Amino acid sequence: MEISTKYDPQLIENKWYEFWMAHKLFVSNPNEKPAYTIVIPPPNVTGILHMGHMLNNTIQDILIRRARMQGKNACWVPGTDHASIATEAKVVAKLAAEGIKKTDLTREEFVKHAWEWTHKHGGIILEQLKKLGCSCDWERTVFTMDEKRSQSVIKVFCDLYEKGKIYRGVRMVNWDPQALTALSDEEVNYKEQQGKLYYLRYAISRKGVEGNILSEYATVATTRPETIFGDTAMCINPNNPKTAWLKGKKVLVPLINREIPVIEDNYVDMEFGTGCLKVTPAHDINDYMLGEKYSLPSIDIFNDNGTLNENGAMYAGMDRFECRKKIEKDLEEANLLEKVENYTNKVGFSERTDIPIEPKLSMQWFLKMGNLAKPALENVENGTIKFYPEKFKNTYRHWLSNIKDWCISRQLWWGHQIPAYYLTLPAGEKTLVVAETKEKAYTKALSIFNFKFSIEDLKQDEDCLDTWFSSWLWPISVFDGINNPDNEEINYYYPTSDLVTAPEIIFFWVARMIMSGYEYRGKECFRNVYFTGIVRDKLGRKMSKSLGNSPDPIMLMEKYGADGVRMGLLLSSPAGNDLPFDENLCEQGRNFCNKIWNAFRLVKGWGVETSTPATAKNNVAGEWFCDLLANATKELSELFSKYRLSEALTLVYKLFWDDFCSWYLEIIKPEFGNPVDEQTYKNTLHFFAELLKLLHPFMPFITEELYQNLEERTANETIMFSEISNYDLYDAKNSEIIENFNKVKEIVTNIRAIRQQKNISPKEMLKLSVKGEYNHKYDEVIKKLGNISEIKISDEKHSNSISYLVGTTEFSVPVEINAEEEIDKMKREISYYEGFLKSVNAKLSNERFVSNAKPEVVENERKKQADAEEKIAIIQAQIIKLSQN
RNA sequence: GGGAGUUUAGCUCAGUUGGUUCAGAGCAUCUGCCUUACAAGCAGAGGGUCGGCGGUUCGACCCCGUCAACUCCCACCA
Repeated sequence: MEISTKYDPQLIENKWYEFWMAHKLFVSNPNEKPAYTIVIPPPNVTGILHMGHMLNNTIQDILIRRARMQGKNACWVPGTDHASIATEAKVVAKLAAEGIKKTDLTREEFVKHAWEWTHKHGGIILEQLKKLGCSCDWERTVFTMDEKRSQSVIKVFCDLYEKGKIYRGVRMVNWDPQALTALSDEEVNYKEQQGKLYYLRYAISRKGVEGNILSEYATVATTRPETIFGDTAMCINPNNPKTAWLKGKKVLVPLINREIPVIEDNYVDMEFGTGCLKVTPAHDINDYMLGEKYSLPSIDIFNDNGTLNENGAMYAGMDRFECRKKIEKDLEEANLLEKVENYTNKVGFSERTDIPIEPKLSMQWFLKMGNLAKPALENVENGTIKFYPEKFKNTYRHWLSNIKDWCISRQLWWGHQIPAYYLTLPAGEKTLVVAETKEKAYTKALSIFNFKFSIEDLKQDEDCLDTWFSSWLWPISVFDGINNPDNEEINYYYPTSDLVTAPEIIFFWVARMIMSGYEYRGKECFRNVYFTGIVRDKLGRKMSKSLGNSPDPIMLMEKYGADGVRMGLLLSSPAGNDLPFDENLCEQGRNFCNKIWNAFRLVKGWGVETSTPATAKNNVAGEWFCDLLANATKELSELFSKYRLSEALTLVYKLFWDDFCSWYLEIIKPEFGNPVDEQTYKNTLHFFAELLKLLHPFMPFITEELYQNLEERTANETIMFSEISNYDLYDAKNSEIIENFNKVKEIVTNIRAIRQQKNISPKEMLKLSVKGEYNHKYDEVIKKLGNISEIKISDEKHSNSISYLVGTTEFSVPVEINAEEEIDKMKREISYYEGFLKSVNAKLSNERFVSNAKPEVVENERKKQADAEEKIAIIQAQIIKLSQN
């Protein structure tokens, strides 16, 4: 059979994915085995795959495949998130392109459009994950807005409301004037902006005097002159002598001459600006707090879309930024603008729409976090839930110990509508009832109020819940554990095992899931959290659409194969470290696939000779690799248990490429056309299969392909369920075999180096003489790999030869040499060893070292001393020999 | 402003409770090879005062202090 010298992933990836699906190999159901569960961080339902997803899901797949091969009942639950703001924004944009404004539609019509959009684009990302090889149990695919998940969300809202943990209140929120929604603090990005600092003149109010008389005034520095219409006080620091004269006075708001009081508070920085602060409680968070403290009125001057309202006097209807320009001019004309300075400050931008947010007073729903935070903090602190890397515990602790209530309402239509129903009482005041459905709310209302009203009189709250208010239930809700708290699935799969996610959402999502886990299950929702790094480009920039620096994952997979890309991502991404993505890494992955492929071609190309026994050479190779494999398998387990996946992959990479291919296969490889003995062949197939198993979690496709072709398999057989051998008890660290073989490697490498150095072709046979302790067991191995015709034990040193030491054994290869050069080289070696010896001697002659250091350390130093002395003696003898000739 | 973290070879990173035969790996670089598994390859080689300074110690990449640079998170002085 002719097999291509190049591995072609296109030919096999789909085939095996279909095989896995057809045999339902990803499907998990509760059984007697231990459960190993991962819930996917649900991607945006209409999103498409980016490099972050690639990394994140590769890691999850590695963990889940590994668990599966360890005999656990592995269950990876996939799903998507409705992502209310992002999706609603996309739908609004799509409608706008068709000339439809959101405001022209009813809520029902809009939501219908949103569902259509979701069905059209939804789930593309899940299909893309299949290309990556993700072994999710697709039959379990869920959506944060499907029926069960929606019910869960509503149920939890009602429950928390009943418990008194959810309340409504007027608060300063971050308002997005474009998306027309409130944002949580976490959704606001502060950016440095080149702005201006305006110095405005506030005239001192004098009773009975009409007009704007500027004989006496106080100057205020502000970056936002358009907000003066919302001013309800001027504030000075009581300790500031410069502004003390303003105490108790009243000043006039420029242009409109409204009278406001001068108040005093330490909050005001005496050094900044003029020492006078304008207080606009409706539009600045700090001013708001001052307003609360001094019971100042609050004047809202903006409409929801960022234009000024009727309080903006002559500027009503104008956009906030236009108004700023206009007002600057008008103030200037009115001689109310003292000066304008350039000023850089930080402005909050909406994460979603990227426009400056507007602090705004608004009625919102909040969830009290205090009690929820408690177990969440404790159980991460005490290690019930572990973070990898651990440093994120600090971040987590800091946030949870300073936690603020969670604003859970969003002014959107796409999402879970808040199940609060308003009812106007006969007296005209409004009240509300919270219940899972309108019908239940009606029943509830009837039981509370005794006047006549119909179900139509109940008006549901217009707001939606924050998207995270559904995803915080994810580890429970995917198993329907909210609606049905004692079902078999939740009892079996919960707590889940590992969560793999980005550190960016540690607060949004991870912390809140932990809270809901304790609130609704009384248990941790997962045991380990693996934080991935952020995928960046070569220049260290975050990958983003606007920069266009993000490669298309699908194209990458077409170019390098899914396995190659998976490996590329893994190779340089230790947990929590940012990953500077470089296509070269995928290339390295692809090359590795090719290496595996060709090793397979080699082995499968051999004829097998059943009548002859294995040669001693092949036996020692087999014995060595057997130990090595056991050792590596064990080490791999340790790395996995510490979630050091990148290192785990590197370990297997080297094991396969260097040890298996470059050493083992080279030793046992028969002459061209010759067969291999049966025992060696069997051993080799076994090693190969074991290596494929170790690699399978990382590179699922090529390993399945080769595993299937290595030997006859039954129809349902798959590498996915082949068990990784357990070598946990094996102690290869003390393996003499490995130690001896390392010497063999060194002996061979030196021979090769001599060839290179002396320009001797690898084809030319050389002789090797040995002086000192030497094990003949590996003669044939050395002969083959070093192309040595004869190994002879000899005390005689050939005059024309290059020697080297392995340990304290002296090897020499007869070649034409330049004696002077060799002597120089040896002298350099001696001086190195002498330097070494000097430091060892210094230690040993140091009284305090000998008495203070641990005995084994001292013993070790003595050994080093003896070793170095012996080496020096040997080399000196060589030099003498050489110079005599 | 508060907090956390990082600084080891050209690049990306290891370095487990302080002991110079542990200063390492992969990639990149250089040299020689198209040797019938693989040039997406083989063989070999070079490369680092472990950010600076000081301290503890018999001994410091490792512990302490300090300075510097960078990163992230939180807060947000108008």
